[in-house]
Amino acid sequence: MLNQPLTMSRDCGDCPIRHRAVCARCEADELEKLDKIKFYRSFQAGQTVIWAGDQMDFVGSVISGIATLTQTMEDGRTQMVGLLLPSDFVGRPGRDTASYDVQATSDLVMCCFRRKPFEELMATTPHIAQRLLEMTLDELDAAREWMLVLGRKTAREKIASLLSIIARRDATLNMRSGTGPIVFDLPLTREAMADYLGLTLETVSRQMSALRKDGVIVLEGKRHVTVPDFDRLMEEAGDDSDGGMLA
Amino acid sequence: MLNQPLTMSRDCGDCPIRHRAVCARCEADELEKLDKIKFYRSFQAGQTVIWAGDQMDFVGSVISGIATLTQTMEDGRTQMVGLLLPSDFVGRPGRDTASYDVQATSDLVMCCFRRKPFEELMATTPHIAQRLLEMTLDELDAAREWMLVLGRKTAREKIASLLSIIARRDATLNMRSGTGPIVFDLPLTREAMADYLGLTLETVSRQMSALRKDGVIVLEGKRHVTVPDFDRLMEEAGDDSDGGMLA
DNA sequence: TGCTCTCCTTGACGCAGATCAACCTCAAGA
DNA sequence: TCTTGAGGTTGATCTGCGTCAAGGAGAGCA
Repeated sequence: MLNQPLTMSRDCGDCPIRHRAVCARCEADELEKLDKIKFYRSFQAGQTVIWAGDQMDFVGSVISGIATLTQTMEDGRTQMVGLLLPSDFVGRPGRDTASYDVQATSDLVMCCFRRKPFEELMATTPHIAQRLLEMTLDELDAAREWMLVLGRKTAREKIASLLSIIARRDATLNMRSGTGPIVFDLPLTREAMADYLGLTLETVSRQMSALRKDGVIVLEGKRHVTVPDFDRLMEEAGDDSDGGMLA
Repeated sequence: MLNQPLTMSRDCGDCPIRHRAVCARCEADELEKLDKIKFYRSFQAGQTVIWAGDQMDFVGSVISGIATLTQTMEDGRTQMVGLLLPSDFVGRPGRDTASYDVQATSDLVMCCFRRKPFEELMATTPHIAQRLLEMTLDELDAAREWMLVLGRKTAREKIASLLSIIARRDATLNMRSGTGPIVFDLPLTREAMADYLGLTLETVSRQMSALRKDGVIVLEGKRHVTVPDFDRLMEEAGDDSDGGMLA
């Protein structure tokens, strides 16, 4: 039973997200300073990284695994407001409490920095602030894209949108390309998908079945997805010919 | 018939958004540099500032009036993804085409900077980049707040949420406070409200009537709103006891 | 005084997706 | 081998909001 986060230590040179995370622009000397205040934390699938409202004395990057950002109303309705993949940044410099619940959806490893030293470093290291601005702007674009999905798309379009985003991100991370069939594992339960899309899990399940029946996707088990024709999926998502910007 | 934007010139010292906009942190000498590349543009209510996909060779701040950011699907469904009030920033450094349609909802005055010089200035003036990061993080929070509204709230709650946000922003801008009744003018048509909330204009109209009938708001004409009890409105919005962070 | 246009309201009806409920699958544990 | 529980599927029914349609209110104009 491993309920407490692990800590460990690694070299930034080997880091799989070295060129995409908040430290991407840093020079060797800057990296060294970051290295001094960094520490790793691991979480098991299902664990909560932090609760909304809790004191948050660190910020950090996702190294591997997937985490979610969710908001909850008093009566229990929940909406996911962010999906954190490797290289994504967690936390807000200048704010000392978490705004959202952060949960590990899969096993998760994060590279964390104590907040105060990180803020001081940011003030003296433009490369960090620059990169953070860029990443935040990307996230804002993604959030706005998602507002269109939540506000105006049908259940079927929502599912197709989510699948195409995951497929695309997966392809980017793994540097795959080409026009062959796309294969990936869903990193989310049906319930988490529902929370992301503003639907119920029953509707998610039904629409997944419908897309399977219509040949838009092939399902092996509940999570393993093959997309034989990505353009078809994009059509189903309601946005053809849209390059689709992603973080 | 005034279809072309006006240009004019003013002094930053008199600027009503001097302490809230992207230039808020600038020192006198930095302000001077900004002053050299700034120009004002005016738009009439209903005019389009820029279309998504168009070349965008400027960025800028809203000085007075209200603008909207909207996304449109091929079949015409539209979703508003941002509401720009005085001091809000328009445009994205590093990107040369507009991502969204920007429209003037009321008569609008903007303080614009040519994009290239602004980007150069940003690289050498940390105060600008810092403030922009802060503003972008605030906008990201607002967007995520809105995702909860779009994904999980009922039509009545959506309307109440929008009203409470406008009421609060208005109170902030005009430095009003206290616990008396709140009075303001809706800056949006029913259709714009619908586009913001992911509803139809008929549903917006019905829910406005329902809130009026239930005494949550008092309407004079179609736009002039009085909120006798702000806590009641917050309850209707589904978020009591929530401080509600705003840009 | 009436025309026209924009914005808004209200009613009748239908449907997409929520709700309620039953059951399936699979893996872990005893 | 059976139990237990998490995650998922599917069916029946209900309902909130969309759709379609008619008409009101007010401003600008002739």
